[in-house]
Amino acid sequence: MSSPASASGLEAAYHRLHPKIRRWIRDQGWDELREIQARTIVAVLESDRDVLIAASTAAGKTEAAFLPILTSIADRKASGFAVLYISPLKALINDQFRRLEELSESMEIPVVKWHGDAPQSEKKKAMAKPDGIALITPESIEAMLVRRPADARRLLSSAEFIVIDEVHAFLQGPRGLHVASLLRRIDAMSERPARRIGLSATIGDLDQAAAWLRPTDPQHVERLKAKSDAPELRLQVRGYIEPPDLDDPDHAEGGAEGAGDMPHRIALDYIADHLFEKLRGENNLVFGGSRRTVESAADRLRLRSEKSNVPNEFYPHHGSLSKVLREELEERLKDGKLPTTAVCTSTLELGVDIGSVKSVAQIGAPRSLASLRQRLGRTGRRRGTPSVLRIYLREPEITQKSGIMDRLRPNTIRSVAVVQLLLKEFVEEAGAAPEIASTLIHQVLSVITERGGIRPKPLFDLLCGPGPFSSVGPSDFANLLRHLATKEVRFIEQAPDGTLMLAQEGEKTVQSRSFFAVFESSEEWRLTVGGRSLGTLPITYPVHKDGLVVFAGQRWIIHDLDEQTKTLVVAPHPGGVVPRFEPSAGEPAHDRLIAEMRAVYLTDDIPPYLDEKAQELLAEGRTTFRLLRLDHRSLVSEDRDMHVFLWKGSQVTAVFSAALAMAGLASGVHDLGVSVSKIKELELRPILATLAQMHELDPADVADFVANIKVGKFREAVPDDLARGLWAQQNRKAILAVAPCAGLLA
DNA sequence: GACCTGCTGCGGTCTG
Repeated sequence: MSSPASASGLEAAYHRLHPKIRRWIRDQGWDELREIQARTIVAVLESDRDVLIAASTAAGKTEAAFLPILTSIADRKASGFAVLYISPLKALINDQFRRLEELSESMEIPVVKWHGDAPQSEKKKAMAKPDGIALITPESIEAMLVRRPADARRLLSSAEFIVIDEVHAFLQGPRGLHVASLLRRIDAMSERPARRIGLSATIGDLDQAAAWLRPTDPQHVERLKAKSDAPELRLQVRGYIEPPDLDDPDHAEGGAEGAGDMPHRIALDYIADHLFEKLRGENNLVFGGSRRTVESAADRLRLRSEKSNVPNEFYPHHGSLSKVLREELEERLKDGKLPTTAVCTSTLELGVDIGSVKSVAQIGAPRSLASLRQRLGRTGRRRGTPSVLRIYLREPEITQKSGIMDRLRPNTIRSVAVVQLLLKEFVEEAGAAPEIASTLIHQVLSVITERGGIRPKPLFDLLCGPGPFSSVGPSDFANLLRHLATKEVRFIEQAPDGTLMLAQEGEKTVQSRSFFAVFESSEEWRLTVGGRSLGTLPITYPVHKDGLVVFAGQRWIIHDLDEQTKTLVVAPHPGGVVPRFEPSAGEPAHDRLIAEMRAVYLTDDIPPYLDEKAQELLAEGRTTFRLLRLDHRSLVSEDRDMHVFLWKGSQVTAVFSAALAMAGLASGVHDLGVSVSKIKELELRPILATLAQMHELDPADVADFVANIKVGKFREAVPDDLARGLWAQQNRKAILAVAPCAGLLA
């Protein structure tokens, strides 16, 4: 293969492209192709392999894929879509449509947006004369298969390329299982399976992504990883102390009407002061971690603008806000005429186009390198400008009553550990999705509907071959089908000739509009003001007439509520409390992150990016670590509890806690290990010694002690033994780690 | 269990 890294390689790649595309490139004023684009062109046009492209957000991945693909399909005559582009977000489809529109028009290749909000007329047109490129969501593919199976075959089965954007978003979670299953089903209806082109952000494990992209032949996937072009990083970690006995670190600031008595200031007030001072005048993103923190911080920032008599430029952005409000803010960011800071959850993490921002701030210590990198990718995108990151920590004030978990300052230590790993360019691999059984049930219902009935054997072969459900064997599958046919579930029934068909409940489930997605959505209140929708609140949120609420960065009073339509009519009001959205816990931490935290405790160096307070917090954490002699001790008693320091990631820690439950001990988990209540060291040691002997620990036995083992949209239809069996398989390594871990402790 | 993501087809009304 040629080496396209050289100038002549770039040139050679360019000349492989269709003349009309070369012209389009000249018209764009590009002086040359990016290296990753040249390599992709060669890979797509000079082989028949699947291709995985891993590169940062602004590297031009879309063009890298589509320039050679359009070249390849330029003279195609067959009917049906030539290219399927699958995206996790409608907004991304709209962005890509704009980027591809002009290019494909010059090639006379049609492009159609195919998602729930796309115009019906365009879809109808494409249905009549399917050709070119379809930009589609997984759920719209599902809908097509279930509602119009004949059309689905006609439109999808002759595709030559399937491009999957944001592959990293599909490596984790049930939606990834869903897409992988849809890919299998599309292949099964095709005479010649389409080549798969995966586009991904920088990911930790390319082999894992290749296995997801082509489970039948991961070795054959060509992996193209862009050379790191990370800009200079300017970074600060700032520490803040919460007042003692604070029960709500996200409470709304004492409102405008409360003037006179100075409200008790909490950490978020000081953080807002700093954000207000540093971010005004530029575009920025502030990641709050939860919708509640986002609303509370946005509220504070707006009040500061009002008090200073300057126009507000801080606005909240999260999944409960109405689409209109969110799009207005995205547009304002992209437009760049007015300085704008979005205070957001993870909504602005994926690739929706908002232009480059001056800085990124994060409230709370990060837990995942993958997501921190993705966030950081939003800044420093213009050549020569640095990435700017500020991390704001909140730690409790230490009093007489404080426990050792507070004194160890784990948030501060974790922040330092995350930054160290960021500088080492570590990214964690994706964790396995526990929703296998639930998602398989979804696909069973879908295939039966698509085919108008199918026998068990071909159904098994279609769904459970190499791919998302390969861990389900023939007997597990038979058991699952039998369970779905019981009168408690009534999803399916079997005709005398063996054909599986939908039963009463299955019929009802598939008919519903909410069937197409494999994830759930809970019922919600809709907030409206003057007929305009602001967004939604969870139905569990207690509301009453004249109640006050902070939402969408402003304060409201509830004028009226309609139980039938689940609508709250609100009006502006100076008071308000921040609604609680969901209870909190946190995303899982990787083994390596926790190991790095231990390394931070063990060393003495003080990173220069810590402010004075954060340095103090780091020193406090290290002092506590040394006082407890945690460098060579793992069991620490406190009051009537025992802390067991495991120094492993969330998965191993959770499994260890289940193993303790098996031994009759209730324990709580945290970043550094587990805490067992009401036990003495003398009682705990023999139990750990017993666990240390259990080298043949039966995973299924441990599984019996795991709470909420059935997960996913169809968890209630999952048979017990299948749930336990799959859990045991997915946690095998962590279970094997229990005995050696216990051995070190005992 | 932090956060996020998605959605048919029909029948009705309105507009040019």
